[in-house]
Amino acid sequence: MTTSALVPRKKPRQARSEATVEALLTAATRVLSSDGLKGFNTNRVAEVAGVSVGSLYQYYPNKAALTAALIARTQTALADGLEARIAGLAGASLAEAIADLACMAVNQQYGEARLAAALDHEERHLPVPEIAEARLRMTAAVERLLERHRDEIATGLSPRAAADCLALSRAMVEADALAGSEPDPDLAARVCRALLGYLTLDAAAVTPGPYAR
Amino acid sequence: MTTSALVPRKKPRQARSEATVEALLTAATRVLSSDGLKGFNTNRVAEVAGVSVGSLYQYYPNKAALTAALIARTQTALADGLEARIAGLAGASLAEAIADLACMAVNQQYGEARLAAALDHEERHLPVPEIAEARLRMTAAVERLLERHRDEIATGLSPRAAADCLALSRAMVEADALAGSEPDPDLAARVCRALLGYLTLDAAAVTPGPYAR
Amino acid sequence: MTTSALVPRKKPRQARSEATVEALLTAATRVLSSDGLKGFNTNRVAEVAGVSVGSLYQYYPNKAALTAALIARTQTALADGLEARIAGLAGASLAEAIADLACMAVNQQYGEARLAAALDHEERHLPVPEIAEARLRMTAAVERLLERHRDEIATGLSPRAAADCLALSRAMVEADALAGSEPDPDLAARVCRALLGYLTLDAAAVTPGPYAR
Amino acid sequence: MTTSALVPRKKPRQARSEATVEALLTAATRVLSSDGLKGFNTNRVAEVAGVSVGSLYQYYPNKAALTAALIARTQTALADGLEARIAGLAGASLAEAIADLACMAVNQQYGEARLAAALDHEERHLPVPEIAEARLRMTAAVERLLERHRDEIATGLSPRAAADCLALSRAMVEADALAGSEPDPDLAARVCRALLGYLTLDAAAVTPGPYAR
DNA sequence: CATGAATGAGAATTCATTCAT
DNA sequence: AATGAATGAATTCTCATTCAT
Repeated sequence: MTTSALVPRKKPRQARSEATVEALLTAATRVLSSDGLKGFNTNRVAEVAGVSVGSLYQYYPNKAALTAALIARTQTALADGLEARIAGLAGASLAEAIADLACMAVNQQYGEARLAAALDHEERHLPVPEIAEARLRMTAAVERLLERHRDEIATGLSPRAAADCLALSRAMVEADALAGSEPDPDLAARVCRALLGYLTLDAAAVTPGPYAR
Repeated sequence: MTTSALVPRKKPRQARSEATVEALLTAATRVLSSDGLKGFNTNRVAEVAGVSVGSLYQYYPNKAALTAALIARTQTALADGLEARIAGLAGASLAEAIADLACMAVNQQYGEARLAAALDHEERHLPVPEIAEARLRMTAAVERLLERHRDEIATGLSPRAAADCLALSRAMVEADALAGSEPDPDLAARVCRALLGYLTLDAAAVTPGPYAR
Repeated sequence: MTTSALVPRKKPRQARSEATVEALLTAATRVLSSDGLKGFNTNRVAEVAGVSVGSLYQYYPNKAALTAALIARTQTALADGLEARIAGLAGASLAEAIADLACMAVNQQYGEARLAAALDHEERHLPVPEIAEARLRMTAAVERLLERHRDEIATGLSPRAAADCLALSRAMVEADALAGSEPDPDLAARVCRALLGYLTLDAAAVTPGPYAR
Repeated sequence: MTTSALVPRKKPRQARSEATVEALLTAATRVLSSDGLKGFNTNRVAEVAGVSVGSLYQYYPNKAALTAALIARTQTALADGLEARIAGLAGASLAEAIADLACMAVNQQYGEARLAAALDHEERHLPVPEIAEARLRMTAAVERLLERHRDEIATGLSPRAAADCLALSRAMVEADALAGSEPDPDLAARVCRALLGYLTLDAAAVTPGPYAR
């Protein structure tokens, strides 16, 4: 089926169309944030967006495509932000840079943790190129940062260190956001500690024996 | 409605019943692991369990209750394992203990990552007391471990350090398990590094400046 | 199917059996009175009766048979009461007799109006000989009463007059019981008026013209 | 849940919608009349209406809401008819008026007795405002009629006389319709007698003694 | 006989998707 | 293009009935 692809049906060319697409994506975010996957259905999204379901299907061939677009947008924005931030940290020390990133993670993700958690699960199933691309851009950006401070960080880091940094900060922020109602004022410091610790720990400390079963 | 509670409908009294409940829970695990939330419906679970839907509803008043039972069981087993492991690490050094825990995290979660990811999302919405309880027991166990090695770890750790350790190792394992098809042989080492780094980093390194918004 | 008959499967011969049957019928009454047809199912009745469903099916081949037995019992008791009452009214005047019957209707039916209303609907579908029999006995009893007072009541009464009396008093009591929460202290008087009026109205008044469509 | 209300989900705006709603209500009536509560299920109603179940749920959030709509419509129509009839009886004598009403009751209810009996039972459980309203309008209309003929009817009538008239005629017609296969040609006359008798009986006759328990 | 676990057809309800207007 | 009514397969859940213990 042509219909089962995840790509949006058509690029909106007119202003009205763009507004519709924007409304749909915003509505999808709202619904997902407030009701979770349970209440996330196309009729509801269209209703919240103030358009008809028919219009939704004008732009997205199916529900998965809408979800994919939402994820793509979120991830792309995240990647954009991260790239910009890291580019702007050219002269900073490692500690400063990490602190800045931790702070950014908290600010960017805390508010959308619920949305992120909902999308999290979907991400696995949807082969959206933008997601992979965003992920790549993000790890690449972090890798550039690590490269810059090559001499301040531990030797023998896994090639997956950048990915670990991202996963780790994301997880901590999300856990905090979803657990308590009150944000912990020390959250950024905790993330910072985890990142710095991970990056600077002396290699010798890590392997005291075989990781046998 | 009595029916909307999450508590199991009745305790199995005969041997046959216990077998049925066991079969249901096992089947639920299998379905969730292999097909994710998408294929997780009561008819399917009953079918895989080799019983009729009616039997499922004999023990669980609704689908959510089944899910809750599954989560409760998984989390309780996790807590049990962690407590036992930490109790058995009485004489070990911090590095050894952490290595052991990292290893445990990998072994426990890797196989069931898909299941965990699926349940993850449900956990937010279902008020299952066992989850909170298991979480408490797990953080308490880790806190006992940290207390034991009080002099080896950094001063000024957040009271949430134990929870952070758990969140962090869980996230790293899950990310790895869901991302690549091949398990990274260094995964345990990476987790170990993250934990040790987080726990032993010198406090002075963490706060180089204000975490401005 | 032998199984689809409405007759009880077997007469209880032992004391225990009789107790079980009694418990079932009582439970059925309770369930029907409190929850209406909606909550009236065999599992629930058995549970309330404190026996197993299996036992229920030991005595009644199916749900309809249980319902039929309940109706039969209720109607038979009603017929018994009415016959006795009318027999005891041998020397009374018409007005006295009617007043007495109205009073009896109120007392007997008011408490069980909810039950009666629920059973009402079932009665139509179940060919239970006891129902027809009880109805016959009741109309016959009323007819005997009317016969006694032949000279006090109107001439030209329909042969269905007795049935009308019964339907009429039943309906008035039921309507009152189900409508308001408070029983109207004048209910018996109203029923009495309706009965006496119906029975004594001068025939000439009734037919002022053709009952054309 | 929004879903558990009894109010229709949305008003039909297009002509097509109105036709669907009409078809549903008609089908519901037909099913209920022919099969009773037993065969009254949403799939069946939709099928008979010639639409899909989905359409049914487009307009009614649940089965109860459909039932409520049906009751509301029936009762409202009844009230409308009664009001019009009574208004049209301005110049008639009491006997004529009553005869007319008895006749109306027979005509209206006889055909739909089965429907009415089925709905009867549901009415108790569903808080449909239209029922109360219709009942009020009907008793008010009858009261206007009684008022008109104040001097022809008995003094000391209960304030519930109007309600009694309605209950009484309804019950008699229903009993007749559901009992015999053949409609009694004298039914209207019997109802008429009951009503006139009730209304004109001399007060002195009613209370020959105390209505002891 | 009693028990209560198991059955499974059937009923209620949802929601992704289509298509006539 | 937009609309929103209609569709119906898929899903949750119920309950009369059976039968092994």
